[in-house]
Amino acid sequence: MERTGRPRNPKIGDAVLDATIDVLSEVGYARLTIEAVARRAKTTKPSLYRRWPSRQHLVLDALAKRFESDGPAPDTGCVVCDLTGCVTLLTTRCQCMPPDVLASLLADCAEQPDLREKIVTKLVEPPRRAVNEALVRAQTRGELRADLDRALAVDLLGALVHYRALFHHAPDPEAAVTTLLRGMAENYKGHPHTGMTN
Amino acid sequence: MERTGRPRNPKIGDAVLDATIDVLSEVGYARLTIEAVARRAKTTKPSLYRRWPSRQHLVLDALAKRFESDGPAPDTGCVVCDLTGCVTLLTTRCQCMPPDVLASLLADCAEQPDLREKIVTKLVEPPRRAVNEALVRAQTRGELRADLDRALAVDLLGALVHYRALFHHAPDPEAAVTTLLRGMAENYKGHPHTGMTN
Amino acid sequence: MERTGRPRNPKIGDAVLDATIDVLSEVGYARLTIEAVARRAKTTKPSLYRRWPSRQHLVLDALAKRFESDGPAPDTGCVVCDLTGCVTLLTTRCQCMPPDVLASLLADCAEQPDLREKIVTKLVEPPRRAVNEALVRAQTRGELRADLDRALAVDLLGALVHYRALFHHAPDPEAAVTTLLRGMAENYKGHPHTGMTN
Amino acid sequence: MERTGRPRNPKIGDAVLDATIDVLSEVGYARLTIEAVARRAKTTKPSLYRRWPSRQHLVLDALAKRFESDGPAPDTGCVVCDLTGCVTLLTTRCQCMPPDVLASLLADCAEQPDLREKIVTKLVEPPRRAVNEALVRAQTRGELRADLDRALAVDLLGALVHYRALFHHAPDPEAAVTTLLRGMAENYKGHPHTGMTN
DNA sequence: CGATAAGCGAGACGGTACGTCAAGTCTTATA
DNA sequence: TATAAGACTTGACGTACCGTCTCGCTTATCG
Repeated sequence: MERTGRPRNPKIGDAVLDATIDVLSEVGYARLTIEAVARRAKTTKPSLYRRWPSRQHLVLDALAKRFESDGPAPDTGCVVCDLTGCVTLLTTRCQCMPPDVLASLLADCAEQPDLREKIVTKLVEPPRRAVNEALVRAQTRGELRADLDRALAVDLLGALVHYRALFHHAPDPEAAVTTLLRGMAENYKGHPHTGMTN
Repeated sequence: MERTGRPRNPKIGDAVLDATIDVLSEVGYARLTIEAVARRAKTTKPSLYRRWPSRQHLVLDALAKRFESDGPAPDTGCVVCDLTGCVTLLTTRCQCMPPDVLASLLADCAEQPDLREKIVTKLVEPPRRAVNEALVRAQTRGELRADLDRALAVDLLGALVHYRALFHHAPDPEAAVTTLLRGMAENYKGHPHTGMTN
Repeated sequence: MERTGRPRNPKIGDAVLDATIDVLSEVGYARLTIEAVARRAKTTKPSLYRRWPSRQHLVLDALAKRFESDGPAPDTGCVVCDLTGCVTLLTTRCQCMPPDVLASLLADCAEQPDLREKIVTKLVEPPRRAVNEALVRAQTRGELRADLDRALAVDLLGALVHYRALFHHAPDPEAAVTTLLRGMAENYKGHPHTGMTN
Repeated sequence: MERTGRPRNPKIGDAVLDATIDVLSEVGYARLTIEAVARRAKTTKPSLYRRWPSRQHLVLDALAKRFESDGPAPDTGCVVCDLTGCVTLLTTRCQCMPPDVLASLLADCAEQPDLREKIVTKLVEPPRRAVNEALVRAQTRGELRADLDRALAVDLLGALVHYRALFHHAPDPEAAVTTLLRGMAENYKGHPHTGMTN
């Protein structure tokens, strides 16, 4: 006796997640209301509350769905190109809606550790992992020194993107990457495509 | 004449700003309500709306008041110490209340450029200026190269603090500063206090 | 071939009717919900709607079942005893649950003549018929005059019981009957058991 | 500090009470919703809940307002005319809306003694008092015997009206009164206007 | 000094949204 | 075909705040 009762209509869940992204884009996190989402998804509050216990859970899932459609990070064989792709992706994410829904969401979940962890797992870690893997590949190829502080690089790249998104001036992706790598001078051996050297 | 009628009771404004900080600390930006602030300040909504046209303006002023009590940034004659002080201050600010009210506030003001600018002017620029001045002093003293990219350093330091605050793991101030400066290797000439060299 | 497929479980119908009486007794007609009845009968809403098209029909059947278990009205050979029995029965019915479910039910069926008629036929007429028959027997026995206005007597007795039930003070059955009959003085020839005369 | 704050707009209360009567007349007590009343009164639920704590209180006040506009019972110097007036009034009240809102209301207040008492005081007692006073006057004038059981007469008249209202056949007022008084034969000395005798 | 203007607390105003409950219907898998 | 289970749309529940307004009152400044 496991799967009894009328099954959920999967279209509703999808429509609600899409509607959530729409509403977020229009009014931002603080002004997103469940009623507005339900209206736009052409469904009702109870159907919505059946699936997500709170606004926070809803927004989390909506962002996760949105982001998973981004596809995998590039693997071009060139560290600058790979990282540039990651930054472009991150920047797009941060700007696809009133800036930094993620920060508002995290702030709003301050008292709910379970939820925070889910957010980190589903939204924050994947792009960080992509950056880290690009760095590992570059080290394997010998493009970067083996002792480069990858954790710091990952943090700095992510931080820069979020920080600038807050103030509406996105970093130019390639410039950000090369500047960062040049800034971490001793770890970088040079960019094979442009002939740039340290 | 200009100022007729009963003058405002200055105690009310102060009490409201303090109450705002309290409420922010307890429930965060998204759940802060004007009524709760008025209740806690033992006053009423109209008295509050007389002074601030919106929740956003109120929070802005509350944070500004809170931060101006921090006093000036240190000027110790040592760049690592100065920057460490700036980072400590920034970190404390970001953690003194449900993390990164600033990000929520900025996100909530996306559509109000005037307000955003005020926020930047009153909350964001001062600590950035402090960091920049510490760097200028270091350059003047010869501690740092004259061609150091100060704008990048300021961004990276601020970004790192905000980014880590979002995830509740504050950077160790001195480690963050020295790592950053070391990461920008060519610009740094060495730390006089610890004898550390590049 | 008429009855194909799985037959109805007759226990469910009974359990639902009993549950309906329970819920009526606890929260009254206005607050009776189908879900509560289904829960208490340990069945589900669809099973309930398969049997009764509406709350009104359900309550009607529940009351009818409850009342038919009362058994027939007494036939003692004495008009006062017979009518006292009728009044006792009626009073018990009116007080066995939050007072006068019948009135609420009738009020709620104002717009459904078919249903009203069913209610009258199944719930209202039987006890009136019993009163009428007791009067007929008394006339046959010569206890009451042949020209007594039986319709009026039936109305007055029923009205009194319902009216007082509304206000929680049940009439003392025998007193009500004797007073009424004495009030209709000219029709009454005396009570053989007590020797009371007009 | 008694009357502070913005005073209530008295028009709202009146409009709501009128709207309540309208809605009652259209859908009956069981289907009356607060939202429908608010809509029809062109106001909002909170304004309504500010004035009445529950549907029951609201309906009580609406009926009371409705009935107090009926004006005083007649005093014609003739018991049949006086009582006929009372019965006409009562019948009109019982039929001015889906039958016997009063019974539904009382049933719905079974568990709230305070409210029941208010209903009795404001809705039930006044017309009973009018009947009783008409009887007293008749006794004073010598129209009725001094030892007539007035309490019984009051009950029977009220009961008859309510009972018949339940079944949609109102008693003909004068017929009901004369029949009742004739039924209580020994107490009645004759109707001066029609020459009717016992 | 008395008029006037603005402040004050209190609380009602018309609203919107909350999160819940129940209505009556529909869709499964199982019996 | 009936069952239990439970999802579906709809709509009302009673509450919390929104941002505004009207009060009765107090407190300053100005004419």
